[in-house]
Amino acid sequence: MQIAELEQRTGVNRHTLRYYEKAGLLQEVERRGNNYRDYPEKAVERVAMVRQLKALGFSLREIREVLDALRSDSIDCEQGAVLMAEKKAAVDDKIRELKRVSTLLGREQQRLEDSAAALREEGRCKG
Amino acid sequence: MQIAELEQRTGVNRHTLRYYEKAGLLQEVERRGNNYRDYPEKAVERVAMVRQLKALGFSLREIREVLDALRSDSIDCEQGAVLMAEKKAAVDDKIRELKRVSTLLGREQQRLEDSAAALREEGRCKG
DNA sequence: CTAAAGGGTAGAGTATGCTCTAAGGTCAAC
DNA sequence: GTTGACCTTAGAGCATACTCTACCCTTTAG
Repeated sequence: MQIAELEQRTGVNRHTLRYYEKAGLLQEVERRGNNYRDYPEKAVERVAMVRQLKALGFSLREIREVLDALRSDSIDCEQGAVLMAEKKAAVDDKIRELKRVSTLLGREQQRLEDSAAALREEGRCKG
Repeated sequence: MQIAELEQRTGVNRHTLRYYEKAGLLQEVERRGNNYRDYPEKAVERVAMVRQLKALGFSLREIREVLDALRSDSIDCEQGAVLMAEKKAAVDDKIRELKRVSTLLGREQQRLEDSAAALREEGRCKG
């Protein structure tokens, strides 16, 4: 598919798609005789994965490392497994921290709701 | 405490601390007669919270919103509770996505380990 | 054949989040 | 009273990740 279709299907700006390609995040991009890019169907999924990991706080560099290992046609198996384990550990750490944050926010929400209920007639929230 | 101590105790560059203050992330910063900043004890904890949320993929703007609501001396209770609920929902979404990623990475790690074991004598990993 | 729509590259511009430099004020010790 | 360690601000510089502009080529429709 051409870049316009990929842009439309992923919602990612074509300039950004070319930028991702330069950054090594999209590797199976063929060229047609006219030098136009020809993306495989899988590119849609791949771009989605990049955006998802980005939203989760990974840098493009880290995302590329993960995607490279997932492709695993250029690196050693043990090496790939180790990288995967490392990335998974980082993700699991992140999950643990986010759970702590979630708990904290939940408690705070409850506290504010209680205050709101208690002070409904007095006007201002006293924390 | 002075900026050097806060820098030393948080491990955050003093330029960055001043930058955070400008960005509205640190609000209870007093000034002494000589115009030196005087941070309260709580600043250490607060800076730690900023760094943690940053590492989890939040922008400084989002972090400020959360911290503002947690301080909750300037906003309405109901409003604060709603904001907390929103932020908690965002965090919970993030947790769900990260769990999917973790599962995927775990599967991939297993696959690579299996390949590594099977092909230990052939040399290269065939995915 | 030509216009419009779409593609290409190179490189400039922007936003965010630091990080550092320059120029100068303050303070404690000698 | 001067040295050195500390503080101040303003603003420059840098990395990352886009986002856009300029300019030119290709394809498609009339």
